[in-house]
Amino acid sequence: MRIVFAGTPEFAVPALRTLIQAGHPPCAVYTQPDRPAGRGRKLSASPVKLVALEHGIPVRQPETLRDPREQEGLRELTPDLMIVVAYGLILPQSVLHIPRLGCINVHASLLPRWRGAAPIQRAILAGDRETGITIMRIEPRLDAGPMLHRKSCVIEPDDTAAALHDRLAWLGAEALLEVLPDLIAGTWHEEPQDESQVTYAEKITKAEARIDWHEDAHRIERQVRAFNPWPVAETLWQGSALRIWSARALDEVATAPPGFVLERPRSFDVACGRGVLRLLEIQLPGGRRMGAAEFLNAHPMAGRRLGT
RNA sequence: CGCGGGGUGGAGCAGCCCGGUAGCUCGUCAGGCUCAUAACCUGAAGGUCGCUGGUUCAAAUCCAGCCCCCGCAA
Repeated sequence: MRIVFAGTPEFAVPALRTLIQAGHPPCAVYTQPDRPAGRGRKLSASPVKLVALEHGIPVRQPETLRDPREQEGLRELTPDLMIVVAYGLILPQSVLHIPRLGCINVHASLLPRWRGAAPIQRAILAGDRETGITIMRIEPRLDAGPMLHRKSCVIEPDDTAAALHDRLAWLGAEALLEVLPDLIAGTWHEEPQDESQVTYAEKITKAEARIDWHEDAHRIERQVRAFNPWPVAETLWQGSALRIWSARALDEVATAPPGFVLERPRSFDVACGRGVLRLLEIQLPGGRRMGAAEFLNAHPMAGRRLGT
């Protein structure tokens, strides 16, 4: 079985490692070109590339797969299967038929719910109780191909996108390992997606991170959890952005207008449109993140207003 | 050489522009009050102001270099 793996960020790493450990090391790994990243903007390799190098697997980093020469390069690998996990490049239709068994994708949702770029964050934001992993055939329409396998996973009440991301990355690797034997044996089954159930997970933008204190405290809490570790929910305070890394909604009747900090010792409780949000971990520009109690030591907040 | 913010007792901050007495909240320790407490009162300990050098009668404060932390960029 000649497998080509395509992936870029941390999410794809468990899948790649699992393939290797299970005795199916890819004959080549595709990943996005090294890009300037981090402080100093130094050129840096993707997490997937690092794993590939660690195992001596050939790495390819084309800017695009539309280039016929790149497609020829892929064909020369005579792959049986191409596995795509958060690669970040669109596979042109002409590429989809190069591998004998085609191309499959590991997607971080229970399709057809949450097709698109940010399924993990959108699931938390929407208050879904469960999500999961879908392995489907890649076709030209985004995340619309027939499904080979699904595995579900509970979204815990305190899950952040970071935590769910890590769990789903491993669940994806597991799911992959479960379908692989069927693909090898030629006995796999494909089920079309129910188009009437489709929802789309739009890419997250920084603008969405700004908190509107008129909203329900539970909805704001989901915003905090969904946007951790990026872009991090924030509100304005004295002209600068106060980032909120962790918070919990309280089912209380707010005794102040939305955005005002309640007069309570040792607690950073903010009135919302409905309910109260208790801030637990926050961060000021230039500083590291800190517990709400520490912040309150330096900044008396009772009665002050956030968001303006 | 990508841009910007920051390093001050154990924690979080003010002081820096306009050099001259080490400040605030919390914590710690001792004592007191209280049925009791994360509450309250009294007192105490604890700081080479990131490092090195320069300017000056005098540097947390001004200048130069270095180290470390954080944000932007997805």
